[in-house]
Amino acid sequence: MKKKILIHDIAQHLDVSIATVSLVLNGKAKEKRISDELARRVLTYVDEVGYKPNQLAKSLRTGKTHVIGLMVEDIANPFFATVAALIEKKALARGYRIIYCSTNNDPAKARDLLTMFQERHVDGYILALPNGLDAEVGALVRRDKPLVLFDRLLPGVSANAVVVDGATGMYQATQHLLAQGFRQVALVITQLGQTQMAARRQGYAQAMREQRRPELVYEISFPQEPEQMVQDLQAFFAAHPACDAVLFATNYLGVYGLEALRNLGRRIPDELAVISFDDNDLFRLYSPPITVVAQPMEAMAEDLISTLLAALDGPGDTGRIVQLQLTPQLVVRASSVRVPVGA
Amino acid sequence: MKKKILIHDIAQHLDVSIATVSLVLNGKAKEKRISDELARRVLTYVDEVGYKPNQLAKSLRTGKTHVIGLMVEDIANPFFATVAALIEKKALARGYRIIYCSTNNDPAKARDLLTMFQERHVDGYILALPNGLDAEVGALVRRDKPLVLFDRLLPGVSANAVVVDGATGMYQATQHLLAQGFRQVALVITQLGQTQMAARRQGYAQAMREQRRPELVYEISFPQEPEQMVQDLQAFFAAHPACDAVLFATNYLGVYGLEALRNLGRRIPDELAVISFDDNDLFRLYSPPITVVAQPMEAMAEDLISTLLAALDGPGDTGRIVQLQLTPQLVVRASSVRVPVGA
DNA sequence: CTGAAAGCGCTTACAG
DNA sequence: CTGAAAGCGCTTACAG
Repeated sequence: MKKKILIHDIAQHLDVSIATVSLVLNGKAKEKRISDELARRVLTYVDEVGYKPNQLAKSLRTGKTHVIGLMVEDIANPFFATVAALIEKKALARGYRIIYCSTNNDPAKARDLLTMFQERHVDGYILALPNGLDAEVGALVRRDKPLVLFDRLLPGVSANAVVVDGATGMYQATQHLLAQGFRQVALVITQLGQTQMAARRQGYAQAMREQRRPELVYEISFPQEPEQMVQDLQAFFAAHPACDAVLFATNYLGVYGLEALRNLGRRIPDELAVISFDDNDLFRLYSPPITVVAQPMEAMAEDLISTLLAALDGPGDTGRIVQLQLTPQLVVRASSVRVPVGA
Repeated sequence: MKKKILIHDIAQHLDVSIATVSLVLNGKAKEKRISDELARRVLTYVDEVGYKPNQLAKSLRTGKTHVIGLMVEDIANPFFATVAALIEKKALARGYRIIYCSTNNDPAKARDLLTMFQERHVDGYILALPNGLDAEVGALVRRDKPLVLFDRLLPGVSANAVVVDGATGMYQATQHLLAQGFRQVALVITQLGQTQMAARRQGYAQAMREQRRPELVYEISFPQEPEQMVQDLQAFFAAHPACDAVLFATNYLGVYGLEALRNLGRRIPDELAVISFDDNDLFRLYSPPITVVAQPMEAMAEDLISTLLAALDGPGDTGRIVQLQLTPQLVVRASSVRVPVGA
C-alpha cells in the first residue's frame, strides 16, 4: 500500500536539504534563520503527504522518548486504575505517553519492570513500589533520572514524591468512631510494612492512645487469594466479639471485610461500625453506605505529572527534591454513625 | 556514574568482532557456527558486566519493538481494568509489553491514539474502539498489521476479533426474569450504536418477542456526567411505575441504576428486579446481591493475546481472520428472584 | 568461524 | 540561509 514516506523524500520533492526539513519540523526555523516562506512550504507539504517522523530514529538520536513509565501495585485496583486514567489524560495533553505495569507487590517483578523501563528509555518514572527496591531507585536518583514516587515511599531513598497524609486521615477516622461512642475499635491492615500502611497505622494508634483505648490490630497476610482473606477476616471478627468498630486500611481490605461481615451476618453499624480507606462506588452504594477516608485522586494525578515534568524540563539540578503530602478527606456515611439506643 | 556500556565495549574487551557478540546474543551462534566455547565466553562476560542492548537501536534496525498497543474505552472501568491487567500479565510472560490508552469513546481521540501507536511502531494492536474508525482500522488490516478487536466490532471491517455473545447472555437474562413472573421488563442501554450493545439489545428483544411481551427500552445518552445519568435514570423509572424488572446493558449503567433506585427508595427485587451485564464486587456484595451476566475475562484475555501472537508470528498470511465468540454466564442472585407473595 | 561495512531514519554541529 | 556528513547503537548480509 502507501509506501512509508521519509524525510529524504520530502526534502527531495521540495528540492531542499534534509537538514532544512528537520530544522523546520523541530521549530528551529527562526533560530537557524530559515525564511518564513520556505518554512511554510515545508510545513504545508509535510501536512499534505502526512509525513510522520520515525519516532524510533528520533529517540535513538535525541535520547528522548516522550514516554513515562508508570508502575502501580495493580491496575485492576480501582484506586490505581483511577489514578492511572487521570495521569494518562494529563500526560497525553502535555505530549507524553504512558507505559504502565502492575507489580502485584512482588519486588522481583518490580525489579524486572524497572529494567524494562530503562531498556525502553522512558524519559521519566512514576512509581508505587513494593519494599526492597531502595538500591535500584537510589541508583536512578543518583543518575538524575526524573522520577516521582507515589502512594508509598521507600524508607532508604530520598526522591521526589507525592503521598497522602494517611496518618491524619486515620487519626480523624478513629477519633470520629470514638466520638460516636464506639469502644473497641479495630484496625485491619496488611503486613507488608509499606510506608503508607505504617502512617495509617500510626494515625490510628495515636488517636487510640489519646483516648486511652487499647489497640486491636489485625495484620492480614497479603497478597493471597481473595477467598482466603475473607476467611481470615471472618475468623478475626469471630474471635473478637466485643469489637464494635473497624477500620480497613485500604480499599480491597474494606471489600473483603464487608464480604466477611455479610457472611457472619453482622449488622452495620448496630453491631459493628465500619470505615475504609479509599472511596469507590461500592462503598458509596453499600447498605448502609460506608464511611471512608477518601484520597484526592485528581490532585494527586496533577501533582504527580507536574512534579515529573518539572524534573524532566529542569536543568538537571542534582539534588532538588520535591515531596508533596496531600490531605485525605473523611466522608462520613451511615456505617460509622451510632444508632440511637432504642430508636 | 556507571558509564553506559555498548556492544562495542564488550567486543573490544573480548577481542572479538561486534558481529560475533551480536550473533551470540541473538541466539544465532549455532547457525553461524560460532564455537560453543566462544559463545559461552561472550554470554558470561555480558552477564558479568550487565550489558543490555539498546532496544531503541535494535528496534530501529529490526523493525520490531515487542510492544503491543492496547486501546480500551476507559481504564478506570472495572471490566477494562481487569482485562488489561490480565492481558498485561500474559503478554509480559511472552516477552511483550503493553502500551494502553483510554479512548473515552471519542473517535477523534481514538484516531490520535492509533496514530500514536503507529508512530511508536507497536508490533500489534488490541482494540476496543468507538464507532467511526472503520477506515483507519481497514487500512491497518490491509497493510497486514497484526490486530485483534475486542468487546465490540466495527461494522465495516473484517478483522481478527474476540467478543462475547451478548445476545445469548441477554436472552437468557430476559428469559430468566420472565420465567420468574416479572411482566414489564425494561432494558437500559447506551445510544452509542456499538455492536456489543446492539447484540445485547437483540437478545432482550428476542426473548420479549417470544413471550409476546412489549419492549421497554431506555437509550441513555453517554458519555455524560455521572450525576446526570443518575438523574436521567430516576426520571425514567419514575415515568414507568408499572415496570417491575430492569436489565442494565453494561456495568456503569448498572451502578448508576442502583444509585437511582436507591434515591427513589425502590425495593429490590420486591418492587423492581435488577440484572446487570458484567460482574464486579459491587454487584456481588450489594444488598440484595445483583444477578449478572458475567463475561469470561480470563478466557477473553487469553484468547486475545494468543490470537494476536499467532498473527504476529504468522507468515504474514494476508486474509486469515480469526473471530472468536465467548459465552457469558448468567449468575443468578437475589435481585432477580421473585419473592413469594405474602412471604 | 570472524571482520569490515552498510544501513535502520533521524538530528545537528560544522562549513560554506 | 543551506548542504554534506557524522553519529545515535544496533543487525546482518557479504567476504574472507
